[in-house]
Amino acid sequence: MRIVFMGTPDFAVPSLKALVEAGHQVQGVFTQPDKPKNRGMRLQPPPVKEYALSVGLPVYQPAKMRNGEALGILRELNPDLIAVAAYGKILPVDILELPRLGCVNVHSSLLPKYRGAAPINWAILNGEDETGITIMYMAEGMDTGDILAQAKTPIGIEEDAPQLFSRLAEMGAELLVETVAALEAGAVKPVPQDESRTTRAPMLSRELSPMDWTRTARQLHDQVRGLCPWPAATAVLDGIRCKILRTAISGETTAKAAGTVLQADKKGLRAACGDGGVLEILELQPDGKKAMAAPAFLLGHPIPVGTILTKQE
RNA sequence: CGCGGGGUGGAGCAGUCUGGUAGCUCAUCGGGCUCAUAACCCGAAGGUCGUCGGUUCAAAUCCGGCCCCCGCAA
Repeated sequence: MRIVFMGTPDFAVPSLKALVEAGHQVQGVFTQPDKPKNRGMRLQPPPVKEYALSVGLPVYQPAKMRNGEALGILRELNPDLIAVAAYGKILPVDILELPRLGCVNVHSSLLPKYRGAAPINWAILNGEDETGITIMYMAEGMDTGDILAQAKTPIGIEEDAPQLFSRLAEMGAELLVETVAALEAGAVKPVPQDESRTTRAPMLSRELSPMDWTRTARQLHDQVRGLCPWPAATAVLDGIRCKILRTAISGETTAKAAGTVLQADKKGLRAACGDGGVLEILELQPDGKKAMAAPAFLLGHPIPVGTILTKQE
């Protein structure tokens, strides 16, 4: 089948790769323009571009989808289908209506839950025990199109966002290829989303980072896993802002006030949470430093037992 | 030239402003205590202080170039 692929970050690469390896004629790849990123504002190509170039696919990086340029390219390519995975741009109707078989999107949640930019993170943040992949037609609204296929997967209690990301990226790729084959065979019946069960998964921001120790151990653990590695949950230890990268719920209970440091030595760093649960901080990253195990941090920044951790201002 | 933090024995830090014996906690090794121990006590080994050059009687420390790491921002 003749397919145009649109995608940008790591999440989208397996989907593109799967289409190529399934033998489809990928005519072109649309991805976001290279953007100045990181220290020094160096221009960085999106991961999808790097992969596309490595296998010799034509890459298009229009700054805007609505000025007719993209439409012109697409008319010329005349694909049967446009497959989209985390492209990061809204497609105008004239593009949505162009391909014979339509535009399908790989979305990393069980729609209609978690419409939006950060479905994987929000599923973890909200303590879901299950999430998945949805392949759907694209419509004008944000993630509102009819559902073509879904696959579920449990979220492990120790699984963080990057781990779930890579699992879902693979699942998405697999389901996309299956769905494309089914579409080709005319064996798919689109199911409209149940609008009454919609939830949203907006972009993450640093405002979500500060850890509020009056929350439950489970909520804090979810916050740490869901915001990893960016913006990351943060706490102030010995006056230093630290990303908290990995935690464990210790399982014990305490009567100490929320935020009380119960242990801070070479064996571990544990603090009381709002529900009487106890959260153990395993790995953290101080401002300006590399990630390190919590006991290593304590060697240079001793914290007296009984210190009360408070939410960052 | 976007803003800022940092590179000191294996790990995490202090020392740099106010140049002049390399410090702390932990790990490691040896010994001791103990029924025993990841606990405790005693002792030891281990560092060209990122790199190149400059100033100086003397540089981890002051000056300049370069390399690398990290956060913010985008």
